[in-house]
Amino acid sequence: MPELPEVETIRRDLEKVVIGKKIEKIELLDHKLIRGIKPELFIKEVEKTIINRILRRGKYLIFVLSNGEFLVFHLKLTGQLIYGSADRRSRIIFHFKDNCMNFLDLRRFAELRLSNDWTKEKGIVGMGPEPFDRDFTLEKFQYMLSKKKTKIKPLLMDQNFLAGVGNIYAQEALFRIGVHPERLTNKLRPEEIKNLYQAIKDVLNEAIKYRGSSVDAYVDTQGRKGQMETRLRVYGRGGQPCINCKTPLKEIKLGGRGTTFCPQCQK
DNA sequence: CGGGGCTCCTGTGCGC
DNA sequence: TGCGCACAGGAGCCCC
Repeated sequence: MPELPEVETIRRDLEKVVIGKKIEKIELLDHKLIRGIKPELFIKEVEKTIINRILRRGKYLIFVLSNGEFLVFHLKLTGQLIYGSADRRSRIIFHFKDNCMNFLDLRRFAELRLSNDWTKEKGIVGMGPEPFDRDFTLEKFQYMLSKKKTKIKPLLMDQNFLAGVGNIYAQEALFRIGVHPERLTNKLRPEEIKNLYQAIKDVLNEAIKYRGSSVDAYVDTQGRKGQMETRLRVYGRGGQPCINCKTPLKEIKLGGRGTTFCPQCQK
């Protein structure tokens, strides 16, 4: 499941190899991943354009094209962008003069849109602040939380609240500060809010440093796994002993999503 | 506005 | 050993 760190890792890797390249030809092997535009038109619009920049917003990856349009990718659960080696599982192949980029997706939830203004796209309009933006201050986070009275863990995963955090890093951040995932936001103490603010940034930074977590299908643009998975303290460890106190980690459902925490350390 | 449930899709992993 | 089925999960959408 690519979250902010995984998408950012892909963005940085791709930036090194596709900026300035012309998309000579597109092989559209699975039409389903293209949303909101007829496949023929999509190909017509995008072929022969040059990739000028690659941006990220939350879990979205945005290619700035030379024709003024934008390719907007969301990898969802199992989307992958692999550079340079043709793959029989490819669903869309972007051919450059001397190489290619493959868009793969096992479960076909991923999507690719062509946009005139990526900031207006559904899912991006109304998105919460970027965790690493300068204007995402502790004061702002405190204010954002003061407007809510909901369980903290699902809220952290809400893209309209905060961009880029998903199921893995929401759980990890809460474990690090000893807060139960079902705690109500209006019951968080000022000290806990401060710790949470820092823990979110810390865990995302650490995950970027270790090139993401390869749970489910995530791999980088060369098909390599991330190194963050082994550093995760609660995610996917239900029933195993807590690394701090050895209490078996508990697994519950929150908003339909698996959630693991330590019943001893997280109150 | 918020929470619950459903939907998309397919490989995995369980029970028998 | 093999079959069949429930399940997971990001995010939009509908409903109450």
